[in-house]
Amino acid sequence: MLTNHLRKDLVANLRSDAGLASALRVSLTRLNRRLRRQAVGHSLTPTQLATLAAVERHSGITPGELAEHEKVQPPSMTRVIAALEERGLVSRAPHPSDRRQVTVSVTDQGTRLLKEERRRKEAWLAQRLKELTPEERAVLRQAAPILEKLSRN
Amino acid sequence: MLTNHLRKDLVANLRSDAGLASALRVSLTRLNRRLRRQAVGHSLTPTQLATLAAVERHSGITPGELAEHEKVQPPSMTRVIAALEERGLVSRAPHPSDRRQVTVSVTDQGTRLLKEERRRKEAWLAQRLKELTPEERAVLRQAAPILEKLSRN
DNA sequence: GGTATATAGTTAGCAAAGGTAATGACATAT
DNA sequence: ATATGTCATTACCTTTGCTAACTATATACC
Repeated sequence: MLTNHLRKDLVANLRSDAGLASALRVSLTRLNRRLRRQAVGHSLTPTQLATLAAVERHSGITPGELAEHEKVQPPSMTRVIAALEERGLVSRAPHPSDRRQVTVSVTDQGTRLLKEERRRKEAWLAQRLKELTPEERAVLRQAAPILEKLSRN
Repeated sequence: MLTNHLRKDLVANLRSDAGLASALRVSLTRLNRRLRRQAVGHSLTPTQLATLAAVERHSGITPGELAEHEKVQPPSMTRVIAALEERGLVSRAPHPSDRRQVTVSVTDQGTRLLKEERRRKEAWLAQRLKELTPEERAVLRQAAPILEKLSRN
């Protein structure tokens, strides 16, 4: 009964653009909270994991670039990197040309953890996706890049 | 250049279902962080706002139900309700039949704030949506109920 | 060349928001 | 009547973000 009310509100509002913004915001917030909970008990927080993945993809990236990439302030990124380094998942090295800067790279251990973590990190979401119809999945497949775009500046 | 890499990764991965889960998770996390930042300076946090809206929709709801609805643990909800009550936006009353429980209702002031807040609460997202193509918006319009569904149990 | 300004990363201190464990009051089952 | 269960709350801790301030280095300008 609770959910039915919500459902109706959502559908009704969706016709307008403001309604779309509203519905999206609510859904995003709740889904994210849900996702976050899945990380409990796992080894890394979502932000640490995302950062580690970004470091893997862009080896030699600087903290500043990482901060921008993850939409976080530099001090926050410093802490994330420190936590990852402490666990031996990434390593810091001086920047070749600019001694103010630092480069960050993933270690073997980081790569391994990433691989291992990746398998189970989407377990919950993948399971939920499996419960959708192929059409619904197709919609999300189209939506993912757009959501990604929205998060960019 | 950084974003281009990301773009490519996303698109490449999206073909598989596991890739969809992965891409969605990353996008959702980042977008949410973005959204959260927009709330700074506003009067209520996203969770408080969502809770207030839920209370408005389901007048007389109990803290436990609210916690479940917002996917939060009961103690967290207690705090959210306390914050809202302190601002005079909701009120607590004894449950009619079960004296362990409590009912929560929105006050006039809460309704007013909700209306006011709603106007500007999606400003950022709405602005971003405006920058999308009509086709992209159409995709999100389809996606919103599916994301909502995913966040339910 | 030397001084001023800008930039990258970090450190320090703070706040928000969530979680678990424990508690108290009440309800329910045996 | 007693034991167990449930709801809300309290107490305490953790995580993770922020801003402001600091240090080291780079760059611009005179």
